Amino acid sequence: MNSDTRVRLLVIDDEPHIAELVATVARYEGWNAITAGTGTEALSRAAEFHPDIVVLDLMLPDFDGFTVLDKLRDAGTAVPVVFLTAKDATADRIAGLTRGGDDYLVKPFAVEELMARLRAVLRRSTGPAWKPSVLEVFDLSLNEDTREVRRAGQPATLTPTEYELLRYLMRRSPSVLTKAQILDHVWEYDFGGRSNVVELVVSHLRRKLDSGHEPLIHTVRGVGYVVRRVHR
Amino acid sequence: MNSDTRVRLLVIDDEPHIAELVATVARYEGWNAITAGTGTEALSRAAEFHPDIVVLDLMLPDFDGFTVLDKLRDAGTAVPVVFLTAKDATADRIAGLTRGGDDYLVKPFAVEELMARLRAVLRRSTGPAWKPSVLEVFDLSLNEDTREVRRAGQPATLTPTEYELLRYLMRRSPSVLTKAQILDHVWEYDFGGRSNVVELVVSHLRRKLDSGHEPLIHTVRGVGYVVRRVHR
DNA sequence: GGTGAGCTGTCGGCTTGCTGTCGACAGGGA
DNA sequence: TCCCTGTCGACAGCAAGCCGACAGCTCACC
Repeated sequence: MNSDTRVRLLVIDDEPHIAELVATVARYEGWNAITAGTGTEALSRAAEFHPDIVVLDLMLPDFDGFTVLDKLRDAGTAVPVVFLTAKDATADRIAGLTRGGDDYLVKPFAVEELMARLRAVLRRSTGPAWKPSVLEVFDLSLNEDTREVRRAGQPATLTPTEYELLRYLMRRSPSVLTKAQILDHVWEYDFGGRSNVVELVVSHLRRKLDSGHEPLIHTVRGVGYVVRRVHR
Repeated sequence: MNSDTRVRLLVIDDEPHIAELVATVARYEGWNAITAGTGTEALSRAAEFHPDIVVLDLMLPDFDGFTVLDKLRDAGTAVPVVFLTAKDATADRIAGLTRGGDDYLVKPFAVEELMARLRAVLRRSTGPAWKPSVLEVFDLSLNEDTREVRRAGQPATLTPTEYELLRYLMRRSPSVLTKAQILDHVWEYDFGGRSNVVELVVSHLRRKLDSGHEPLIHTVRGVGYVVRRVHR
């Protein structure tokens, strides 16, 4: 009965906003995502849903995330887990969480960052041979493991923000993305400044990647940006 | 039906965390790993799984590790075993047991250390002719058997931590690794300190290996470190 | 056992360079 | 043409990373 091949994701967070945010983005990627707001609910949903991967907030109203993890593991499942934790959380308790296939992220995070980690963990946990994941648009390539970005074979050095923004644009290429979408995915979800940061970073990317070549980063006036070949 | 060429690993430990930790890291390496929490379970799983190598905790709820080992041997299997033992355990009893390809490790261990031993044991036990395993990145080489590290032919003297950290970076080269990943693989799994140890050791490695040469150890600001050639 | 050497981890000051704001200017569209 | 949107240089604040100094610990050697 489980012929559905979509990735099954369970998001456990007591803040419905956050849980739904993550679930929505995952569904947009074609995943099958459900949410739970408490540890108890999480365990019962996990039991029948059999997720491929779990996003787990460490702060839950009933019992803490580690307990949930223990119970998940006790139930015999080896499902990989990506933890969410508050900024000031006792960092030492997190020690050791990235070991194995698991990973963690500090709130507030950027959704694209979370999705990237989920994909990475999944890639590791499913199957032995894992191939490097490389995004390509014409002669522009981005390797998600080595973070290497090349234009026509020439390596480019990008800052973290530039890298994230480019990855998001390439991943969604050839779709046009609004500045709001970009802001919401690449910046932390509580980022306040509604300035021209996006434009600024795009201009840096252009200088580093498009100058001297056929432009691949295009402005769609009044709408947003897109990475693709030709078209005007 | 056993056309799968992956290494088959059986991890026997009553602490699910530890067993899963080891299994997950092994799977990440492309191995086929299963776990068992008791001696009885271990024997039945071994009987049908036919592991190539076994990780065995000496402290089990039903009977002790030595008994498990005896029964494994009685069953006619010569499978190599790597023991796990608590800090204060009688190391000498183990010493006598590590005949043939066997080995042991004291808890808490660093995962990379365990993986290195498993690989070494495997290499020894499979066939007589075993070639030394040497990691190379440009003119930097690391011999996992002799622990010899050379830069441009010149031998370098590394401390144990420096060696482990370098090996992990080289093994995963050219991927970029976060400080958290490095900490979780190279340090013991219960290491609490979230300090700047990684940066410190990297700075030592740089002084010993990169000074006066084309740098191979690179900082990826906001992300982590990587060992590879060129790029900036 | 006692002693010393070397390794490991902490602290803190300094440096580097990334990020976001501002503002002047350019260019497209009606 | 004129306005509005987008471009991009300059700059300041600040976080990340680097590394010297030191202290505790382990372990080898006597």
